[in-house]
Amino acid sequence: MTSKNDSYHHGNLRDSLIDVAIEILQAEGKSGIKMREIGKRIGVSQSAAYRHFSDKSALLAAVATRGFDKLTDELRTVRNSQYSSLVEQVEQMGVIYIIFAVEHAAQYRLMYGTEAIRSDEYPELAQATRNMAREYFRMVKRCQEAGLMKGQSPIELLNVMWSATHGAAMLVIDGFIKTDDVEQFARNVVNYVDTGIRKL
Amino acid sequence: MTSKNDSYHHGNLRDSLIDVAIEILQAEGKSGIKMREIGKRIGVSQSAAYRHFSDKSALLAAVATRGFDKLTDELRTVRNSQYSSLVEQVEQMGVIYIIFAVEHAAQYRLMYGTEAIRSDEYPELAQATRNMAREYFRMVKRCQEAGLMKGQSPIELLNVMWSATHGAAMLVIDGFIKTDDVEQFARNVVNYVDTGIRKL
DNA sequence: ACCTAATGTGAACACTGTAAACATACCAAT
DNA sequence: ATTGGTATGTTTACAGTGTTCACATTAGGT
Repeated sequence: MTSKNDSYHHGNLRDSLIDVAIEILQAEGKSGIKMREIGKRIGVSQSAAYRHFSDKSALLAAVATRGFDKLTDELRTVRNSQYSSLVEQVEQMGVIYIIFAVEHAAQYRLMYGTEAIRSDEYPELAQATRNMAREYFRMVKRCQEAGLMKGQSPIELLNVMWSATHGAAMLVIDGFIKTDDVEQFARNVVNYVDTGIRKL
Repeated sequence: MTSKNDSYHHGNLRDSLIDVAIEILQAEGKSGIKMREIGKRIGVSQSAAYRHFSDKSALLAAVATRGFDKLTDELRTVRNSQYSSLVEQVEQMGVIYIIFAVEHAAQYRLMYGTEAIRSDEYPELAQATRNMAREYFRMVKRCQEAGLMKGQSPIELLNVMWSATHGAAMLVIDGFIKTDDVEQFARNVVNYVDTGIRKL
């Protein structure tokens, strides 16, 4: 990865910038991401990045976008894999969501760290976010249409599931909730919440 | 507030620093908090703050601590006010939690923004966090002891409620979930979750 | 082969956190 | 009341970081 001819032009700098930013993010957290450092690692000047991103924020937005895309992929695997029941599928989706967040803690935090980013300024990020939410949404909607769940609108139920999984993820990531078995914890939370929104 | 003799010594600088930081936080968000700006507003030099806080982080930790203390107070009001049923009390607590977060959005974000702060370095912050969680915890525990709720340990249930309310708060604060009636939204989320953890 | 736009460089600027040396005022002990 | 020590505040300066600007190099179409 991060292919580098030693020619004057890099060839694929934009992607490399994002790659390296993610690397640093996972290794050192957001505070480790510095324009100079990124440039140095790629072997390019500190200001080269500004040919591809107007801002550091714009670069971070791209990193967040990547994150949402990846998360969307992971959620999709649940929809495709035929789990036994719809309800099991929703729960599995919630579990996968939390596990993803914990395994990509710094990036996940960045994805939801809107203070620095402001998604309205970054349409691609907004789109990636919507795609992710939609994946989650479809799952809930299918359950509701199958008569398995309460509520008027599926959005209402989505919000409940999303809140619970996002909250659980954040609290674990930031050390407010400690657990040595994330999957078990996730399964537990998701199951309780699911019970709350399901018709019994 | 922020009493200021124009004598050389301020008299209550430490508290003033925190006050002003919170003011800025609410008006402009975290990025508006700058040591120079805080000093300027109080009428003191940029480095005066370093007599009271080792770091900018330490100041932010104090701001977060204040936040948790205030939130704890709000949660306590629920315990004292005699709501009709225990279950209604838990739900009310969740609603208040979310409303507090939304009304103090920037500060709430800071409270949970561990990346910058790292609570192990700030025992007072850690204590304030524990106090808040304990308030929440007691409520759930009382319900469980009254035979109203499922689960082995009340901690398990606390984590579910906490995850859901924290998640809901964050998603609203950061604009991922849009609603024009926060209280209604909060009540809805809390109710679903509560249903999930309750014996019916 | 040439021209233009895209891409990368180097130096410099502004902003911000922070340290160091110095100044002032409060307080306790005499 | 005097005085010395400590807490508190100031000034100056430095270092790190994002960003801009003028310039250099190259890719790619004509």
